[in-house]
Amino acid sequence: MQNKFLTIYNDLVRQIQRGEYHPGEILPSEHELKETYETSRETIRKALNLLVQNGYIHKVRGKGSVVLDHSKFEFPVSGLTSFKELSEQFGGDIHTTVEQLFLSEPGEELQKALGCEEDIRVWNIVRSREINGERIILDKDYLRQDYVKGLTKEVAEVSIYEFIEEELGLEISFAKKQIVVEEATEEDKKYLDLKEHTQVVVIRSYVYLSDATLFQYTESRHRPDKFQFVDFARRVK
Amino acid sequence: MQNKFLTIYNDLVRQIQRGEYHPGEILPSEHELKETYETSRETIRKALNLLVQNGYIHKVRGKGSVVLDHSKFEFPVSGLTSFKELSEQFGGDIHTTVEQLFLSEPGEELQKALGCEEDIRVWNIVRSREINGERIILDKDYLRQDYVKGLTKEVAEVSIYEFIEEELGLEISFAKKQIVVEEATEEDKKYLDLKEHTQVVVIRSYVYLSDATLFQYTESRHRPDKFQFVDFARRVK
DNA sequence: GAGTGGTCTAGACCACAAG
DNA sequence: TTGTGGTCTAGACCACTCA
Repeated sequence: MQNKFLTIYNDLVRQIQRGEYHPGEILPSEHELKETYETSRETIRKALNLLVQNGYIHKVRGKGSVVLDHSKFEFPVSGLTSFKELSEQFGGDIHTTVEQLFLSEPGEELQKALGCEEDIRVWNIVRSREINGERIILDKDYLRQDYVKGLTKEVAEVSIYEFIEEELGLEISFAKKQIVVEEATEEDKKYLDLKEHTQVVVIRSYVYLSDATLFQYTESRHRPDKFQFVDFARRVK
Repeated sequence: MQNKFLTIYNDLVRQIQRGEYHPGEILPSEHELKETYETSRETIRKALNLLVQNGYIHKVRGKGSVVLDHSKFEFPVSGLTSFKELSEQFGGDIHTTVEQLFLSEPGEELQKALGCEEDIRVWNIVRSREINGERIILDKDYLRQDYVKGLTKEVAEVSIYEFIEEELGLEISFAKKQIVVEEATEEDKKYLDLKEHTQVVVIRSYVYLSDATLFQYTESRHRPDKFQFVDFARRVK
């Protein structure tokens, strides 16, 4: 059994997605929902706050909770979305190839990116991602080996994040990301089906554990025509 | 007098920034804080949740609230950054040219994007942004005229957002954004110094007022080599 | 076992919107 | 005036961490 407020949140999301509430309509009031779900108002409010955070509704004092048009953004990619989560939403025909996997000493740039000393070993992982028969994403990961031990090709083929969280028991907490467009490298051309494209979209991520230590640096290199990023921004008065 | 939980939040932020709590240290427990601030635990929790959201602390069940190194995240916040805010951070030599400004009936696509009827008039604004002598951004704005009246070339040259919020008293609340890469159009080639580039990075924004009405649709078209987007993402378990 | 944060309850008063 | 969401309270029980 889940949390009550999560159950209510999921129920309301399902109803909105099914079209039982249309964009512009008002949800039942918190008092009504409280009766419907036989719970307290604060619990309803917790569920509604989740809907707000994820862009499903907008609350207006004195009026109610307005349903937003969420359909325009079917691929919510904000957050720490890993390729595995992304591919589950995608639902297409997907395959990962581990092109490289080895340990090395960090060069000067990598020491800086990872904020570590040179006596630490670093995993180098290069993976290409094939979607519907085309290799369109190249993921280059660098992980501190003192945190992540025992990485294998089999793990890299499935999900490194899952391995880190479930096998190693480390908790990934937050990430800084930068998105830019760059010229494709020889490596991009080698491992991706770039067709006529000469540039790639690069997402650089710095990933932190829950104790705020930086343990991973990643470059996710996308063929530009298949790249999409979605963001939901709230005004911070 | 502010909200209680906001007052507590601001107080704790100040203490962390002054170094009264160092990264890695544990904040006083929620029970202790409750006594200190003479309030209820839920109110303390609201303040602490704000600290979590803004990257100041990380909570661990059974242990407490760990203070994070916030100085690592002193980069421009994503959010609703307008060109004006962006240019103030940039600090370069900047100039805006209003290429077009007129009222029209919304075509079919625009009616869909703005979710409005065809009997409403829509402002069409096209502005090019010159930074250090190169025109690298083309902003195409579409605003519902029933909300925004009296737009002039002078306003468009400075800041439409400022005009909307300060002159018209409307409150901009949130925006949904989509970022993709597309082929440059004839219009892009006409108004931008694209040099050898054949593609542009397109940021599509749907901007809402605080009563959740969609009143603006914008395409911000960037020359790819000068584009950058920064994001801070928290794990949503 | 003691202390921590996570969830939940059943109230209360307030500010704001609309008829 | 009525109904809405925003804030706040004083409890309660639970899951988890650590000694």
